[in-house]
Amino acid sequence: MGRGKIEIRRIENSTDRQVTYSKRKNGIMKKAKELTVLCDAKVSLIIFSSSGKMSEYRSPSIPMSEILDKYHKYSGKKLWDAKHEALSNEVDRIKKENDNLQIELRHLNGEDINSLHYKELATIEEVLENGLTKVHAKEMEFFKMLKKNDRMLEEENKRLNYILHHQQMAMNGCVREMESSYNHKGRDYHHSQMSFPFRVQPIQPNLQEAE
Amino acid sequence: MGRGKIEIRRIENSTDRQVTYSKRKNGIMKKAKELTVLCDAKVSLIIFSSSGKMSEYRSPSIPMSEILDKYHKYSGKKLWDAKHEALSNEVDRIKKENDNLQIELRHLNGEDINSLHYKELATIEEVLENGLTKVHAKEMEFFKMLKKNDRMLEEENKRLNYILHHQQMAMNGCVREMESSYNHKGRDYHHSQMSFPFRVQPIQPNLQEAE
DNA sequence: ATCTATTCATAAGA
DNA sequence: TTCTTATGAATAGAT
Repeated sequence: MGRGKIEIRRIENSTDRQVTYSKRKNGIMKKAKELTVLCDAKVSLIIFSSSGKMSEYRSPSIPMSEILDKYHKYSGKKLWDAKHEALSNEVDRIKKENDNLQIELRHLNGEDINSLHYKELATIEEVLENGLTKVHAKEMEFFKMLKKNDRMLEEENKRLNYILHHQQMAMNGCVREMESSYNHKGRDYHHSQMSFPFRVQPIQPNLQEAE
Repeated sequence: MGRGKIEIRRIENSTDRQVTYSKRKNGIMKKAKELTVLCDAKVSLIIFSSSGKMSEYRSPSIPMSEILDKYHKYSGKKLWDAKHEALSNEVDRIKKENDNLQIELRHLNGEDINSLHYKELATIEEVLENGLTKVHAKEMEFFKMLKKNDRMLEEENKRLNYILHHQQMAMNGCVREMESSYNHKGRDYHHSQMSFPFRVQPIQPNLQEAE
């Protein structure tokens, strides 16, 4: 298809070969585009020249990944390298482990135990009782801690009340004195009593963080 | 390049489209081969027809994986890594789920409960007690079944003993009769008594398979 | 499928 | 590379 016919064999002249490559590359790209449009086909065309330069045509709006997916399905060839397979296997493995854990959990919840042997039931019972014992022990600890804390707060309360009482007594005495000697100045008794700035920092140990 | 010029747009007639697809597919394949040979190029051509059928041309002695490697390098696109990443994410997801299950299990085993809040402890306790209740119920079922079976076996035993006893009585009477009338023939009393072929099939229901 | 009139692709030359 | 053009290849439409 040109000024002369050519044999289909490697073009030895490097320049000629490059020229022909360039022309034919364009030609085949065009063909690929036409095929895509005319026939509603999905085409992936990847060409590397002898010097290693890449050219690509891909039907619009189809990602390479999709082409590879389909290619994978059709050819049955594993393009997935070892990494992929390893990961895939790991997914399977963990999924299986997951299933086992779920079953174990269900058994501990008393579900799906109809098909179990007596020995298995006994094992589950033992685990449950053991767990319950430990949880109860922990709860008892909590309880004791709460009680202890309670006692401490109570004592602190008493102390504070005591101090408060004595302070008030002292204050009242003071105010009365002031009243009797400065009453003419119009100072308000109630105001004096109520505006006394008084704050107590309560003791509140954090129960959650206590070991 | 035919009897008439055609516009490069989707061929609406389905038959025409398929025919053209077939012809042009062969054409582009041929072009790909020629490019490979003439110009010493590496070509990968993958085509999916509108009906989804795949055709492929690949330059001889170049594996798809190599083409993809090169494609990967040149395009900088991560195809492959995208898949890899997806799998990787799934592994992570499942691992996390797994960890949660393991923690839950440990808690039910009464382990690692030091850092729990009181409410969480109470929840665990509830689950354990609930599980225990169900397991106990199941065990009780087993127990009842065993007991029932026991009773049945006992009664069967009684019946057999009764039959055995009467049979033996009858036999003894018979032997005595034989002794008195046929003693001269030298028949051995003991031999007669012991060689009576007697077997009882015991009742043994399969406890495991009972619902 | 096969045929064939046409159009298209391209080898060689510039 | 690009343009030109003679030539052979590809193929649209018919059979």
